[in-house]
Amino acid sequence: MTITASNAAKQTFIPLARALARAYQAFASYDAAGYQNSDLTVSQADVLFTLGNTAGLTFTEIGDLTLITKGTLTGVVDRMSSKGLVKRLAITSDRRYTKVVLTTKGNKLFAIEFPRQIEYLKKRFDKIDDNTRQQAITILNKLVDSFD
Amino acid sequence: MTITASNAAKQTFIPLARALARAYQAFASYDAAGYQNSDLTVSQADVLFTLGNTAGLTFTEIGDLTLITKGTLTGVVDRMSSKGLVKRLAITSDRRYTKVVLTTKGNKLFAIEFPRQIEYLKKRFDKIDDNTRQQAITILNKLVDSFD
DNA sequence: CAATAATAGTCCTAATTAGGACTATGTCAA
DNA sequence: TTGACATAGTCCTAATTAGGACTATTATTG
Repeated sequence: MTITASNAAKQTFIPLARALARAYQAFASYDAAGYQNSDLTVSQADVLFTLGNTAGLTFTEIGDLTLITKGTLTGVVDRMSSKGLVKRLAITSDRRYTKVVLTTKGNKLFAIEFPRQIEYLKKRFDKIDDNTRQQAITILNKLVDSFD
Repeated sequence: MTITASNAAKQTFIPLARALARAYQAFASYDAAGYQNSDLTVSQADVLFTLGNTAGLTFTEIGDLTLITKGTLTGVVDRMSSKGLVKRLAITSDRRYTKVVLTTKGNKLFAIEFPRQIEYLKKRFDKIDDNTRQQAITILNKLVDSFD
């Protein structure tokens, strides 16, 4: 059947798309509120937490892990760098790469903010039982696959 | 058990948070690619599709439906307005409100872009069977509830 | 080896984003 | 009625966002 402007809204997948957007939005805004009293933005925290307990990562690696695109990441790392949280390290073996590593200050902040935020998120995720959580992961991965 | 920087990453809810972010991201980036050949951004399309087949909505209503916050919405509507897609209408019964309505041009664009984008999204959502789709909606709504 | 292709990161632009201050308007209770 | 409070929308700011052009570097292939 042809999709027109008047019947398009009846497509049965629309409630799913909405539910996905709403669930992500609810999570993202609760998550963001957790950083109110820190000097971190969500993206900066994302990078900080990704770099924690590593020996440094390249821009591409950080981008893959955080879903922040390269153009954005340059700016995020710049701002973290001017706060003294991270440093850029040249890689001599392949000079296209740059490694980003936490400074001592970055590590200290990680040690405080990471467990604090996890504890904060846990309050809400604890409302979800193990079974539902497992199902949710399985189903969300199916969604990811369908968009490959 | 106390959460520390070194054990925080072992929290069992973390894979769920990641899966949610990845699923939304996969959807959002596929969705965005659908507007490549149109003169619409994702937010503008969101507003256009929300206003289609209505007699106009207030900023608050549009914000609730699209999840775009008020500060952002002013700018989005401004840009759509300067493209001639929407108009602001004063509401005399309560002068705090402004109604946003599609112009003739906006309606024409809606009639083209809405079914086109729905058809485009359907290609991927059709990979998901009915049963999985229903389960996904149920589970995503549970996630939303846990963040209330 | 030399030309071509691929990869990493930066820079640039327009738009979105959240949040809060601000103005205008309306509601409600004393 | 008037003062306190709530609501709607705009304006402002700093940061993020995607995407593409650009430079530098490395890999591939003829």
